[in-house]
Amino acid sequence: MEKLVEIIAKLSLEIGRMEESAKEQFNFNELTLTQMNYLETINNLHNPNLTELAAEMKLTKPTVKVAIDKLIEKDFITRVKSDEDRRSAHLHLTVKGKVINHMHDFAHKQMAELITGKLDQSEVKLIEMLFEKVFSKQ
Amino acid sequence: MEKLVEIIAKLSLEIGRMEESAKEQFNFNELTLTQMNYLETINNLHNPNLTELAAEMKLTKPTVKVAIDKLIEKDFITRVKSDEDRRSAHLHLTVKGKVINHMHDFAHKQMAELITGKLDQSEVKLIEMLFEKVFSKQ
DNA sequence: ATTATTTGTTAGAATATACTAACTATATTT
DNA sequence: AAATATAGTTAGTATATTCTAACAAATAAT
Repeated sequence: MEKLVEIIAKLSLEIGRMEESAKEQFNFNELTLTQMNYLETINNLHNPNLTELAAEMKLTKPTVKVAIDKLIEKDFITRVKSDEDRRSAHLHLTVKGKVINHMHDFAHKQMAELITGKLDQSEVKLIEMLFEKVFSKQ
Repeated sequence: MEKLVEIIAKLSLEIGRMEESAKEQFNFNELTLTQMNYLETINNLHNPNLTELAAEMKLTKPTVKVAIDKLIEKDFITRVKSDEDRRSAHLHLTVKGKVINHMHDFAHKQMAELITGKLDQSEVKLIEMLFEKVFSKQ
């Protein structure tokens, strides 16, 4: 168990570093850490409305409104009016905003390459099988 | 390779979620995302001086100075005067500041528990061996 | 010894991030 | 139909985050 925790710590640190370097690669310097966090959360929630986003981030609606307006201004997200509820709108990432996903993909690919570079095919297969079991339902 | 990348993405997402929930557990609400980032970076650099910290974070020294002063005020870090260079001081996390490490540990332990809950002992051993190989030098 | 460089600081200003209070428009409940 | 609740907005304010410019003190280079 000790050893496993240590491995996860290393894995986490390494992926974190790769995400950092990917961020530089993708020239996301236009955004602050907080703004990046908004994009991440919108992405994770799959097009939330303002109320849902504020709840998830534990911020007030006016706070989120202001932040969102700036990100719309900068063309990272758009507001899409809801059909069910005419008061509401859903937040979508634009093509530009979706680049955060490419950024993640880039980091994950780098990590995958570190693994395939150190292990042979059968060992990689083994890792895949083991983690499929870890992530399986029930 | 495709499958491996997917697994790393899931792993990364899951660890991220656990870090998030750990953050709530540890009541780090006193700090902003940016301030948390300062603590993380100081921790990673092992007691940098102001110049090193500013360089790493790609911010100006006055910016970092202001941020550091607030974190010292709140008792998350301390300044320790350098012996080699009397102009300089090194930044250390206080006991309070070091809680970010417990936070990481907590998240990593949770992930380890997810794994040990889904796999039997021999499979866990296998994962440990495989990742030791991945993280081995050359 | 003088000059140049480096470390950290102060002051002042612009923008970002967050809040409360008060409001409009639409939906839901009674 | 009237009252209540919900989604989003606006205005005003406080604090956080960042910058440039200018400086003192210590160190390094000439």
